[in-house]
Amino acid sequence: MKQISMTSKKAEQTSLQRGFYERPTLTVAKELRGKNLVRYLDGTKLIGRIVEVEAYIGEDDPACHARFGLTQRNSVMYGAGGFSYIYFVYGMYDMFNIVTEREGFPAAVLVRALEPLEGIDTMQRLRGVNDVRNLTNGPGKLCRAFGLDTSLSGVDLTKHAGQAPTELDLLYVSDGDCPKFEIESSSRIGIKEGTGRKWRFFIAGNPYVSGIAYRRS
DNA sequence: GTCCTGATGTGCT
DNA sequence: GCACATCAGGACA
Repeated sequence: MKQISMTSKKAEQTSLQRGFYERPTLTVAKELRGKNLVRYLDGTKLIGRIVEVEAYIGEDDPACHARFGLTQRNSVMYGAGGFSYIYFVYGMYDMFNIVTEREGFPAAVLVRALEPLEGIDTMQRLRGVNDVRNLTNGPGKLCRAFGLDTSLSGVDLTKHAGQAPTELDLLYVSDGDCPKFEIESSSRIGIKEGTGRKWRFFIAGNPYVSGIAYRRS
């Protein structure tokens, strides 16, 4: 017996499964756009639509943290797909990535920008900013707005995959009901090597994409 | 609007 | 010792 409406409602609310992440990183990166990042923080539900990502793939990618091989910091990138990889840069900012591909191959997708959907007042408080367009339009900003830091690195985003989420779920990605959008890609931002790879993907024209100057490819 | 600079901690080649 | 997947604020137009 088919219950289309139930099925689609469930799809909106439940976590993506490991199989989604354990695929080629460029595929995962493109398909993550339009999905929802969900975070429970002190009993408050925060949701943001993923509108901009970048792919970092393997030891041969000169911009990837795995370029010098396995280290303590990047070890989670070598694990199974579907885990968080959060690191600290510039003495101030956390960066949120999602590990992709199978165990043993280091790769991840950096989430660079979100469109705030739910829990906006909490994001405003955490950021100390009221302008909704300026809450999560950058990798450092969205981590602050969602209360993400390195203590959440290595968390399994799929541990309740297929089940209805509860407030015990700290962090996961779900299917959204995102309207159709145009695909655009460009060079990655803030790196010096590997700029020839057009591995930044974003939703064309979305006002929550980071860095106005970079919106066009 | 643009460009430029300083702040700041961690991991490593 | 230095590079770093950044951001906010100031100067200027």
